[in-house]
Amino acid sequence: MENKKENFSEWYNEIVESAGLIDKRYPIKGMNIWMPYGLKVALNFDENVRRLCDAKGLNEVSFPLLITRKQLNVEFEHLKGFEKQVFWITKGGTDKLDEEMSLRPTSESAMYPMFAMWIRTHGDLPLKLYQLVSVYRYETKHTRPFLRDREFRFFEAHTAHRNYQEAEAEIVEYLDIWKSLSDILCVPYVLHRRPEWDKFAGAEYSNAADTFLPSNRSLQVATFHQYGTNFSKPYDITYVNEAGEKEYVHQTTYGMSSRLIGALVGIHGDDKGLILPPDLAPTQVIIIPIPSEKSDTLKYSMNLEKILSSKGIRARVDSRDSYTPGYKYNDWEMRGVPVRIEVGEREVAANTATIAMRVEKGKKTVGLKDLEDSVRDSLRRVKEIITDKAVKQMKKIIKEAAGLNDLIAWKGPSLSYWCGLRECSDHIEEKSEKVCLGYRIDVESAGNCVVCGKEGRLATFSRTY
RNA sequence: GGGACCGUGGGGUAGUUUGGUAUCCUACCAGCUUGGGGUGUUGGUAACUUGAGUUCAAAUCUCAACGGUCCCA
Repeated sequence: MENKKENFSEWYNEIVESAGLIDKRYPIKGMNIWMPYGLKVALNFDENVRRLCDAKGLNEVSFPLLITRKQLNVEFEHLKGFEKQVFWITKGGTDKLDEEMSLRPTSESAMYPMFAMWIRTHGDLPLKLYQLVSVYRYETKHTRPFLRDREFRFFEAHTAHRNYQEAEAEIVEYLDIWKSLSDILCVPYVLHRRPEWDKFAGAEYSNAADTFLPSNRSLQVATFHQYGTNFSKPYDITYVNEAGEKEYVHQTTYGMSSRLIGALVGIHGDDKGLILPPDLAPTQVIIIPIPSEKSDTLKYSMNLEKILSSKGIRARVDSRDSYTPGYKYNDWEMRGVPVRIEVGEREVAANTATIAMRVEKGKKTVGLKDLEDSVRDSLRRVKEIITDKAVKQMKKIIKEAAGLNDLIAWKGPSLSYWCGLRECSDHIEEKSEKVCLGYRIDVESAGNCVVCGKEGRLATFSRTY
């Protein structure tokens, strides 16, 4: 396998395929096949998303994939943000379509004409919906599995509220959900307020969670947008308030994508392969029977699987006959299974199981009555260890730069004071190839802009994916 | 948008300069062997991106298309 530290890009390309997440040989650029193992990781994540969203009163919906030109063309700046990356359907069978249809790049223009029909009075608000669907963007630059695809899995929540304050409160709720998800992913992040010119097209403001890969580039993993009435005006989404007056709704959105899978791979993996967070691993515990003439290790393994499964732990026996135990250890390490149990004649004779973790050397042998507790403890430990490692790694990557020279010298992300002016961040971009991710919104700060010296706040500058 | 490099079994490659039987590893299939960290062995399946051109003869040379990777704006 490629060395992660020396050649992250090649290591990444190799691991996504060899770990069984995807097959990228499909003949369309930027469109890959989700293999069963990779899809299961994504579906486990989706399950958590649904659980957390439902608990916050968001309701799942599913809108059609196609959006008419008329829907998309509602004329305001939102369109401009996407016009160069939309896939268009121009023919039906052999006939040219009267009205061309696009593959959704995101669903504002699909949903909001419907919102206008559904929302009548203040009693219809808040309207809180989300969907988990595939979206399409015609990328012309080079694509990368998960990080930049032409088709990717997308979560989008869309809400409508009576006023700005209630919309703001929703964004706080989003953050709760995101915190829980980042805990499940074991992916650390920092929150930014995107600069004016980089906010989502049509948004009043955009907040984003960014993480950092070992390539020293940042990766946007979640976005939280305040739309105000910027969309409700062109789409005419109004309600009648308590006083009988017509008002525009205030809207928010929350977006995440299968980039998160890329983040998992890039952040946790090592030269042996993937390391999956226990909450998302399709198989949390792989049980390897070591063939023996003295005892039926396979039968014993099956029994362990049964015990653990009955406790809600995703355990599986690798009963493949044509591979040696050593091969299987490596194979499942490549796939990132957090915990392994070995069953040989010694374990069978003594009624024990030998447990090994993906992230630490050493094994321990426990009696069957301690099996569940030990496995749970190991899963917890794996989660702790990879989270700690990821947090430390991120802290190491982001360097505070007191002056412009520092900022330029370090190729990775820098933290500096910035006045908010585009001229200053453009200057930085020119000298360092790093773009401004925006002000940090998770820390209070005040200091002098690293370029012009005027009053500013802490901002992150980084090369991005 | 501009430039560079590259397309050989499923994956990774040698061969291309100097045109002539396509190499090795891995994977896969069958068998025996082995099994507590990628067993060993025998046999087998399987490839020159596409099209046109030059030539007795093209993976190799020429042109074009398509695909991929990287760099620069």
